Amino acid sequence: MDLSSYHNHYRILVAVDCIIFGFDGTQLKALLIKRGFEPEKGKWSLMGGFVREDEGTDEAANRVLHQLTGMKGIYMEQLCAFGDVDRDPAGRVISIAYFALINITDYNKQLQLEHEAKWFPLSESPELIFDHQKLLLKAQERLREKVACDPIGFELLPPKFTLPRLQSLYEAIYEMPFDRRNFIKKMRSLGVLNKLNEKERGSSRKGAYYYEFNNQHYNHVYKSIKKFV
Amino acid sequence: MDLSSYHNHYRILVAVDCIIFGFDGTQLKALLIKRGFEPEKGKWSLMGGFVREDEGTDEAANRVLHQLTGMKGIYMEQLCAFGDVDRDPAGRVISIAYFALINITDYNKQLQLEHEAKWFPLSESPELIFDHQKLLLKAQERLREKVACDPIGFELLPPKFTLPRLQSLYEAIYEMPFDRRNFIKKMRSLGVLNKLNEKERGSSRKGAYYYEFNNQHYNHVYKSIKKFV
DNA sequence: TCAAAAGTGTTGCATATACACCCATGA
DNA sequence: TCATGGGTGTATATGCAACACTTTTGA
Repeated sequence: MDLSSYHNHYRILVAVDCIIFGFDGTQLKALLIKRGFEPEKGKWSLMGGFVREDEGTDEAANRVLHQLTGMKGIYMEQLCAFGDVDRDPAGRVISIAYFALINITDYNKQLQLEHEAKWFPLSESPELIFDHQKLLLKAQERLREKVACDPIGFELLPPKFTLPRLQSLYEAIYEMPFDRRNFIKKMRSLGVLNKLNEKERGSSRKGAYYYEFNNQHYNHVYKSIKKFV
Repeated sequence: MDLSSYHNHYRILVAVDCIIFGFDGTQLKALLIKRGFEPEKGKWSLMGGFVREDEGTDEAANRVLHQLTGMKGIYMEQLCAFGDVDRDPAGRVISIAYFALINITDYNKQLQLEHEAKWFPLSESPELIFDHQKLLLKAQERLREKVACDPIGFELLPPKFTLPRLQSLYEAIYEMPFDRRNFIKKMRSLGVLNKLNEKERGSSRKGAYYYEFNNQHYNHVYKSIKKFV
């Protein structure tokens, strides 16, 4: 292994920061933590950590997510790298941002307490350290783009969900109302819904059927090559 | 400046690698170099360089692009970060990939010689070092997505171009033929074409009018929020 | 006069949008 | 019985895809 041409170069701290999205049935939220170390200790922040010698950046992001939520096998995607010189006033740190979609009811409350983590509706997020506000906004934007092409919204729901819940989720993501009939029509055309023979009780008089997500017969037409003409 | 909580962490070499696209009138090409240092010296590679202490990653990418082409103010966009542990066998290096669109007739030939750079049609690219093939493919994919939503293809053309040339470009990007009439119709609807009172002579009997790109009245309807329903 | 590329419109089809009524149930 | 939310279909408009002939001019 020849490092001769490398070893004179400047090395940089590389962090991963996770934008963790959840949906409580009404609002789209992000999980933020109170930073436990200097600088900016005690301020609100995305969950992050430094990339270690023996792990890839994807692994690092998964580790960080696991540290906070106790969850594995979560939908996660790289957003992009943020590498401005002065983004962290305490030193040169490049951050690689990831966003994750989790079922909000499904994570470890104990870990949440330890990290002083809290779910914030996106419209009411507190002031964040460094450029984390920028990362959060960019993640939200990317989520919208992504959800328009791929059926990934389901990652934010429990395994069984109703159509009204599903619609609320999409309305929360896009911050706009959709027509019920058109929404369902489009959703069904994707071919990813399994209707169950069971109704949700309590939330309404009539009760809404449960569905589950099934990407076995996902209609890839929708995913297929975005072309110009 | 308190570095106390940072200084024990592992620091990593961060490189930027540029996927430089050009269009010669027929084919979409990428500018590749013969690597001038170990490891893998003499093999084909993307143009890259290490991020320095005093520069952001965007700046680094622009510097690297300038080193090879002599060009500034070029369209460039971050692709994503590649951070697998073993992507570079000679050491831990994280690469942040950028792609650039340049007017192929417009760069410094002298620098090209010094770097032993060569334009390769994407379908005939040589074996590349490390994971550079992956970066190149991903850049091509991203270019297609991007071109479908934003009028950035013009960055690959000279200031004056004809409609047939423009169509050839899009056909090269998507590797499929388009219908002339539909293509022009769509292109005009973007509102970014200025017809000039001058014809290109020589390439055909009839001659084709020159156009120039003008995003003053770009119809942002096309860019506007991709929503689900 | 002919060959080769440039330029231009219309029609059918598919998809998206807009919209209103009935159903089931618990209180 | 009524108030609340759940469920469904149709008619219109819009955008997309398919398609063929005329024009210009250099050889």
